[in-house]
Amino acid sequence: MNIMFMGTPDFALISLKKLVECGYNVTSVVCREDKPKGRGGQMAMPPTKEFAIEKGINVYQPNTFKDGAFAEVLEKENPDIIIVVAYGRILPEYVLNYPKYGCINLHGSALPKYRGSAPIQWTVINGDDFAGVSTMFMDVGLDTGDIIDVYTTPLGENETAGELFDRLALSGAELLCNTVEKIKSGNATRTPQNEDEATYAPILNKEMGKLRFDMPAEKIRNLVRGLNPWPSAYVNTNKGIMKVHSAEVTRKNAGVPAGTRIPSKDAIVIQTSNGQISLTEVQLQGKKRMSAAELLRGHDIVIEE
RNA sequence: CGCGGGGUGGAGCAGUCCGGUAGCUCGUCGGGCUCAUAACCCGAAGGUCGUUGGUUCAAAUCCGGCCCCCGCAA
Repeated sequence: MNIMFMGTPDFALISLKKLVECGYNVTSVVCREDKPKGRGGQMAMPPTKEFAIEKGINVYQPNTFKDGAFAEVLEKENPDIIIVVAYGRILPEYVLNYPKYGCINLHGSALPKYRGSAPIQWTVINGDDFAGVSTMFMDVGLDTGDIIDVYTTPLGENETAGELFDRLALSGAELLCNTVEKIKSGNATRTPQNEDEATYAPILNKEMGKLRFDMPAEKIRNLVRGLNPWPSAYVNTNKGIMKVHSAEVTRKNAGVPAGTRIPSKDAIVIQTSNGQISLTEVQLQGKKRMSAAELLRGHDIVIEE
């Protein structure tokens, strides 16, 4: 079974590696274009491309599918199945319909919950009890295909999106191998998604990370860990933008308006609409990440706006 | 050559523009005080100021090279 693998970031790399390690015949890798990366702005290859080159697997980086030029690649590689993991682009019908076993996708949630580009982060932002990964047969909709396998796992009390990401990348890779094995042996099942239970996990942007204190402390805490490590929660201060890497909830209510700073030398504590939130690990622009206690020794921080 | 901030006792910072005795908030150690606090008071140890060359009577500070850390943008 010839496999074409489509995927770009580290999350995809874990699955790609697993497939190769398990002996599946991955004959081509498709990923996004090289991008300038880091401070110098140097061009860098996606992780999947690096791995593919190392393994001598053909790499394709089309900048569009709309012109139909990718059809030639499909002819040449002749994949029996296309496996898509965090590729970062919508596939048109002529690609979806090409492989005889179809196109399957690994998604970072228990579908039909959290269709879209940021399922893992939204799982944490919403403070869910469970996270999950799913495999499905792709169709023209956005994460609307028939489900093959689902794996769920409890979300850790203090787990960040980044930590969950790493965990689900591994669980997802395993689930994916199981699914591929089922397809290979003709035992894969198709379960249509229940539209009534579908929710959408839109892409994250920076503005979402701006903390407001007129909401319950627990929601703020979930936002902080859900946006960690990217795009990160933040507040504006007299010393510039300050990222908030972690925060804790205290049950106390001081009888002061939401947004009031509570004196403390161990953390930056703020009254919310319900309870107090303690910003414990922070990072001022241009500085290293450090505990709030350390930061407060050298800075008088005033939260603005 | 994408834009920018930074490297100063164990931690976080000021001092650098305008060269002239190493400062602040903590921590540590010793002592005192307190029903109590974001506790407080007294004392002590601890630094070749990232590195390297230069200018100067004199460099953390001015000039050049190098190393390292970080924010933005992508």
